[in-house]
Amino acid sequence: MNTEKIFGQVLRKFRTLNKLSQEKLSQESGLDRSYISLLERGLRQPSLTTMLLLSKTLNTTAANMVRDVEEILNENIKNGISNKKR
Amino acid sequence: MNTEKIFGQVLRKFRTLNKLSQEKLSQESGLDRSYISLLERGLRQPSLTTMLLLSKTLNTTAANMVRDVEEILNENIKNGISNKKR
DNA sequence: ATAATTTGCAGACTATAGTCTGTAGAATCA
DNA sequence: TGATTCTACAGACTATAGTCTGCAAATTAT
Repeated sequence: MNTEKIFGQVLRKFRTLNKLSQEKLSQESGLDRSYISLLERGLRQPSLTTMLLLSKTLNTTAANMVRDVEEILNENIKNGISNKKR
Repeated sequence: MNTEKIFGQVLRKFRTLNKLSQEKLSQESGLDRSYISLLERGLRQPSLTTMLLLSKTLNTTAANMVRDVEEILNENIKNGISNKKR
């Protein structure tokens, strides 16, 4: 399980929690919809400013999202998960 | 004061706190030394994985670094600082 | 003072972040 | 079941993250 995939699932979690479609999120954050899709599928990793933009419209902070990512990373290390298929 | 500059000063703060030269930091994090320099001077912004690499050798977390950045951003907004010269 | 370490900076390069447009399939709802 | 909304995905593109080399200036130590 790499960083991209983990960030993707964290992003999707926050987006669905806010009941936003990828389209809405892209409009309100100013990022491209296809790019949001790439992020959620773990095919891209975000820059710092991208996380700041996303967190703003997702009613959280970039630090919170990163903390979630690091928590999952640490759990995976602890449980020896290197590349979970799904 | 843009995000790049703020991250640069946060990075430098953590590096000096750890008494590391840019060279040492680059070696231990696996990033290029000239790139560390660009980051500290606010001429580049990092990706998520770059922050994860840096935070590891700086004995902190990426979430902590991002939180510092967001704190300074919010202070600047509160105090109406848009582009501090130095 | 001078030697050694550290940092700034430039140029040229490769890899990847992020955009734009469009289409097909899945999910949701009437 | 047909219309609507949402998401996956592809291709081609531009902008910028990150590397590599090398040198000059600044800092620090001796």
